[in-house]
Amino acid sequence: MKWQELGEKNCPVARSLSILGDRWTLLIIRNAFLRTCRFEDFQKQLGITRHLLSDRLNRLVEKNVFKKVLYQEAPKRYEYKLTEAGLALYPVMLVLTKWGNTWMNEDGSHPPLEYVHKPCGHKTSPELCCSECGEEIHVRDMMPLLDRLQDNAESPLTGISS
Amino acid sequence: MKWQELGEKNCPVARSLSILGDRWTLLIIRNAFLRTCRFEDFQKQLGITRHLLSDRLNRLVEKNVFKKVLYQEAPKRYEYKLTEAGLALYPVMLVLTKWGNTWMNEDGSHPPLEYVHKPCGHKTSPELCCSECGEEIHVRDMMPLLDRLQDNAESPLTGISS
DNA sequence: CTCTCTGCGTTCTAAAATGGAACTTACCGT
DNA sequence: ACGGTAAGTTCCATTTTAGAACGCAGAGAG
Repeated sequence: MKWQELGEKNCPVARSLSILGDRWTLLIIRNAFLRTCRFEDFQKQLGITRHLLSDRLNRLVEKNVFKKVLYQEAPKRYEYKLTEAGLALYPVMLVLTKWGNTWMNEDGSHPPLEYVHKPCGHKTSPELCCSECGEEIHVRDMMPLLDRLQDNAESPLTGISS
Repeated sequence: MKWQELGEKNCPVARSLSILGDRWTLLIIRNAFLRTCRFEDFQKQLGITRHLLSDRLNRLVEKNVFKKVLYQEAPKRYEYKLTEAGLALYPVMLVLTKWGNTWMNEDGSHPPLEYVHKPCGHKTSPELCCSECGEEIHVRDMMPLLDRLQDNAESPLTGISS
């Protein structure tokens, strides 16, 4: 499969990964949530090569995850800001944070990154909940709606665990 | 930065991405949630080269996302099953599904992948909620606990959007 | 006016990862 | 003996990436 084809798939996971699925993109977005927004800063913080950074930022602008905002005329300089689509990736960050805290810390050598939920004031662990009943979502409780074509490579994510 | 260094970072997002952050890994895991568990099936469904598939499966076994389960003696054949750590990636799948449905479908050409939450019987949209108060989580409501070292490349994810 | 600095890339070459196809091994059924 | 199945391995051409140097357009200092 050519990589570019992913963006055309009917599976939304495949489409998401056509943008996010590489070694640097999600790290760049992580740092954007940390308020980094300039080329030099991304480069220094991540240690990514300038070439790749330029490439990824352009792609993310093209895909509407970042927007360029002029902050200086002559020479023109832009900040890379998260768009609405980019900000909507915050759950991805939190979910990866939680997974990394729990499962990428076998020897306990890394202190977990924890958050306080300001409105209620408690240390919180984000959970995926049903928008209708509010209950926490478990793998086997989810049933995909299958009014779609189903060839092997594009079948939707089922809710049934192995 | 060497890629391998990512796994040693204090940032849990970086550690998660040290396993998940490449072109194929999350697609392989997606298909595992679709109940695929054999080499040949992954290969056919994804169109990934056998070389890479072998590589990625071994890495995921090593990192405790998959476990090998013998299903045939002589010759020994194994199925690749999600471990507890692997099953814990389900929220990642759902969050990527939701993002792809919403933001990777500009022209509306892809039908959204929707789910029914069986316990309540409604079509649902998974939301990240606070484990303590149950309210939906928004970027600006989250405050990281900063009792950790904070060098540039490893500062934790703040809750403050740009 | 020259000199250096900042910010953001681009260019270059070498090293690494990937794609695609053929090959291997060990068994099974007929 | 022969074809089929399952899970890789091997080989080579093509792409990507890393790392460092270079380019360029101003800004500010002397």
